[in-house]
Amino acid sequence: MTAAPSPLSPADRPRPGLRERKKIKTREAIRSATYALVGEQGYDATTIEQIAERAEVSPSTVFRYFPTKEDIVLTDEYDPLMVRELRSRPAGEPWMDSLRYVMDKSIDAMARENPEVLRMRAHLGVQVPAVRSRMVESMSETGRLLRGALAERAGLDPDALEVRVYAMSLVGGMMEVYMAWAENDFEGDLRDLVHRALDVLEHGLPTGNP
Amino acid sequence: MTAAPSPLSPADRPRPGLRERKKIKTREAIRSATYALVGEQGYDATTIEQIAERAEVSPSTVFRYFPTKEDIVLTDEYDPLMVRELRSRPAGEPWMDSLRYVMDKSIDAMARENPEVLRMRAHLGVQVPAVRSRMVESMSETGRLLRGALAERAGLDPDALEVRVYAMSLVGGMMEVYMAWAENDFEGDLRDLVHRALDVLEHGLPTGNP
DNA sequence: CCATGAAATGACAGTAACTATCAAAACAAG
DNA sequence: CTTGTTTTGATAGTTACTGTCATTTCATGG
Repeated sequence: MTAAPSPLSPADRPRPGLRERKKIKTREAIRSATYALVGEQGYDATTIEQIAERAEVSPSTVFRYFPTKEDIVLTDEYDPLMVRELRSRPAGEPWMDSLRYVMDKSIDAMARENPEVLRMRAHLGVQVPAVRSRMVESMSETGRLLRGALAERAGLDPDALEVRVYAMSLVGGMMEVYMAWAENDFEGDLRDLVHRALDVLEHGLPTGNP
Repeated sequence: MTAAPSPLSPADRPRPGLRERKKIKTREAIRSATYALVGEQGYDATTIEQIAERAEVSPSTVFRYFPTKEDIVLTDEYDPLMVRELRSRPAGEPWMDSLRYVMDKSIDAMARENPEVLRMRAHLGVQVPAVRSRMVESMSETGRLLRGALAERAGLDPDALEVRVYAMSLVGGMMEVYMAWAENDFEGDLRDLVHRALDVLEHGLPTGNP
């Protein structure tokens, strides 16, 4: 139980403090060491020990910051942001439009801040089963959060089977877009692909049965 | 590439032979030892060593038969059967009807042959992340196979983004039904739930935007 | 029935991701 | 600078999984 972040005022945190600053630095060191090593040697060939060494911390510390190796590569803070953004959309807006907007915005943010991570992750997702797994799991959690917003809009119970299925099929679809993007060597704009995917989820297959 | 199983004639295999029979027995022994132990102690508390001991084989042998612990619990032969069944449906039949039919038939078969396994798997899927992971992976493979049949029917390229997304959203939806079933203590007929899920995938949410 | 080759098994050693524990070091606050 | 708290590192252990090689078990032809 953390102390209720409150609506996240930008300047009300009591100042970073040396301790906090160091933690952030360590986190970053571990992450970038990992990205570097994985880029050089591949995911499986990179051990926690190597990561610890390059980040200049002990292996224990690595595990203290990240529960699993996959998390080092995948963890970020975009998901809760996405849900918040979604909830703040006008209630009258068609559901799919909201989704499109939020997806665009998230991808934009990610692509602006660290585009190479966006790609490396997709690439690892395609190649390393454990990473793909963790990615699905993470997207499923987002899907669970989405259910709340979704049920609200549709006037349904968030735990109703229909809502669950809808949210999860969305997750499956989004995951596939991401993987397909990587498999086709990142050809095309990811946002365009996402739009095409959402069209499919909304209207079914183009030439399919009506 | 296996040697084309041919339409699976029932009596054309050259006779089991002692060796083959023993292999099947060992496989079964490992599987049922695992189910028993997992039932008694839970999944995580059950080690390969214990499984080997109860199945009266060496740990090495366990790994020779199953690549991972999760596979012991999840492996079966229903998936290819499902795809074959799907392909043999009349070409004119609406896609969703085919799917409904095939899902019904698969679930029936599974529920008839070993209903407790059907439930234990779902239960483990809910509780053990590694099992859920492997399950998603397995369903995704089925989804990949489905793409072939699906694209054929819709007159599309199996590798087209739209087809991929559609197949994968289906997988996500089906996975969620299975998990929801277990979470609600297996209330209701699984086939009915699947039908409701397919309705959602076909028509969207009941009260949602049109 | 037996000899020969092939497949399956078991024993052994090793790797790497985690977990648990506890003492030492780094910071915070008075 | 002292005292209390948080963070770190060292160490030992567990377990899934891999690789290797000698031994055992089945298949087959004579």
